[in-house]
Amino acid sequence: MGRPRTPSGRARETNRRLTLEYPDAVCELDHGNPFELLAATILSAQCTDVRVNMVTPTLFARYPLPEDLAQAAPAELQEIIRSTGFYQNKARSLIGMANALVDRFGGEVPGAMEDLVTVPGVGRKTANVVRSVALGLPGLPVDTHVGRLSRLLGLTTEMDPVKVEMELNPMVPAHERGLFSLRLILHGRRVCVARRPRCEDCVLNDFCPSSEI
DNA sequence: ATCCCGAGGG
DNA sequence: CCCTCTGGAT
Repeated sequence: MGRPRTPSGRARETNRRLTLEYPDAVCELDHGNPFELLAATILSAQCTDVRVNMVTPTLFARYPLPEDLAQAAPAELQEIIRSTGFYQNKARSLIGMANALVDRFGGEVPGAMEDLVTVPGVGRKTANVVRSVALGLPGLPVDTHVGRLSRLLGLTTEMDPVKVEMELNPMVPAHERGLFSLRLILHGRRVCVARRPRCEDCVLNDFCPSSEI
């Protein structure tokens, strides 16, 4: 299946600044709306971006604001999000999340990690997506492809997501934290995949110790 | 068959 | 540490 491909982006590294340049990104959400991004990120667990994008228009038409989602009937919400998988957990998380925003954060998405992780359905990875993409704060969504990220960093035994975040964070230009996070996610999902890494599409071959090119 | 854009719970 | 929850992709 050797298919020659034109690399679809490039990478440069200057001092400690790393820039990933892929052509663009896929999430059709309004990234300036933290509530929508948070809900979509909860939905995205173990699920492709394409499928999340199929349900979000209906979801936000039905529940435009945290106040609306907080009062959703579980069965109706489950029906809307069913195709994203884990739909019972996700429906419970979404309703709990909305209630938390309304009850404890004035209907807004909090920016502090300590606050975010107290919100139902929000772990460190989801919190970092929201922080970087919606709020422009430091934060890297280090998920299950952390092992492959460790490969990129030249780390052999270090698989701790927090350590990886600490190593990568200073390399991300402040003005493109959100973009970097989205591209990092896409890179783990579409290029540096577990089984058969698509090194021919990867922009990091020049300094990836595991490059097959 | 196996892995995933996770998080909560035992 | 382990397990569960779901559907889809490979």
